[in-house]
Amino acid sequence: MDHVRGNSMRNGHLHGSAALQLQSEDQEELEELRRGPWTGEEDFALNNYIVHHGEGRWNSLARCAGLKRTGKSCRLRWLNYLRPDVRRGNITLEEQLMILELHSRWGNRWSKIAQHLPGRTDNEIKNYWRTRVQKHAKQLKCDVNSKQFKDTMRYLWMPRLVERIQAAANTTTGASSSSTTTTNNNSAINNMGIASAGQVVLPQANANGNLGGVQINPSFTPENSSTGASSDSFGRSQLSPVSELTDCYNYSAVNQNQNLDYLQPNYQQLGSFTESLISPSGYFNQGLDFQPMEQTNPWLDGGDASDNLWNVEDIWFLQQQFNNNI
DNA sequence: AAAAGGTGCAACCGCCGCTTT
DNA sequence: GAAAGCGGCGGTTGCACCTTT
Repeated sequence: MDHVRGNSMRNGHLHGSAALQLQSEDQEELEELRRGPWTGEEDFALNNYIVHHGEGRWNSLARCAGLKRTGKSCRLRWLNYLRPDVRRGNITLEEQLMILELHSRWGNRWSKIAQHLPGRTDNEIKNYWRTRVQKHAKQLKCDVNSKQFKDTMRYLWMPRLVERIQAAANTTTGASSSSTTTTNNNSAINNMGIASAGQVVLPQANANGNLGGVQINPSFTPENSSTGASSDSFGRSQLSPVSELTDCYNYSAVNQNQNLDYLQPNYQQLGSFTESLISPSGYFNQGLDFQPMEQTNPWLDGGDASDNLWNVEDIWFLQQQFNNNI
């Protein structure tokens, strides 16, 4: 019955008393609409309907499923919660790295970023950014969109994530004697996290450097193809690490059917990139001396993967850097 | 033990662009 | 071509839970 009335109400060309009556009914229906947290019964009804009828027009779906919810609300509930392939739980290190990298490229394009993190929703990524990343910016007393903070992400946070991913991979391979023989300790990085459950899964390159029809072009990046090297807020110039990182991804799609936005990792370069990040002669020693901090507070301090990337001395050090550059 | 403050997350809101009528 | 409907997106809010005082 509701859907019949709903169809009538969508007729916007009625006049006179009939229109007034429908407006009144419309108001009643609006008032009947449920809001707030979903109940188990509602979840069941929505899930059951979609299982049998598939997704469709959400407004009519809501009515046909007997839900007193807006179509938008149903869509959101399905996409962010009920969908069978939706993944919940902690954002992995690999996913964090991916989010930072993609956000540095696209900004707050959450849905676009989410497309590259299977099972993660734009809402979840947005929440992660707002709660975790912006919290760190707040700790540093700088704007999350400021160049200083972006440089901090590039030069400290992301390399640290890479290092921790690598350390975790080494621990895993070391602990598992039955695992496949691995000659490259960076295998987890090279594969962008295929070593354990719940991580970013990207296509692997074959021996010829092909990624499912996409030819790897080690030298091409958006950075080196358009803009030149620039100095960062730490006063260093050239060879931006983010370029090194983004060198790990290839945008050059030979096949025109390829989605050009899709990040294609160049695993060989990613491996060498991570090598340089943790090497004593590697990135951290190129113009910035992080040794004192590392001696007293090793990067790998264990604990929760998401929040221990920073500590008091990091923040103090970074604030000094920021002050020197103001 | 209780109050206050902080955090994380689910859900809503408003805008925009595309499609349908 | 105009108006209405609809879906998608990013921003924001409300609340439950956790931690600190």
